[in-house]
Amino acid sequence: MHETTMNDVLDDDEARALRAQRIIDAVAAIPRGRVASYSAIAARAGYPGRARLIGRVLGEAPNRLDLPWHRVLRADGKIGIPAGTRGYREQCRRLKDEGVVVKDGRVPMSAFGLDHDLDRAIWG
DNA sequence: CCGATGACTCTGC
DNA sequence: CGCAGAGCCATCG
Repeated sequence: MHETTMNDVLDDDEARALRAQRIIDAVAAIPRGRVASYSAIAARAGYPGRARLIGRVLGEAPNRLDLPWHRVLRADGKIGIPAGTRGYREQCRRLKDEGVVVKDGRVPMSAFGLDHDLDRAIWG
């Protein structure tokens, strides 16, 4: 074709919005007291291998959605937000508030992660 | 277009 | 456990 049209731009926005929505839904599905990795959420949302996208979307997501963003951790169980920041402390607090063990900024995924059989029970 | 930057991950040593 | 390297990819300057 030729130049970039207004429709192309709108399509991009729409795609981005859909992407965000799918990710938001996946995060919202994480039950209280449990956690999931960025990569697991990415896969669940339909974007396997795109873990970085999750952090990006969560960071942009409006607070009014009350997303359980704190239940999303790195694959090794560590908090993804840079240590020492406000978000880091907030995530730590929220997790502990719902009974999740956080030691040295890390959560034992073997005990709180919803991998294996549990994830199937929740996400099918 | 390029390079740098992350709320990332996996493999390999 | 740590580090390097390679993918990943939207954003930014």
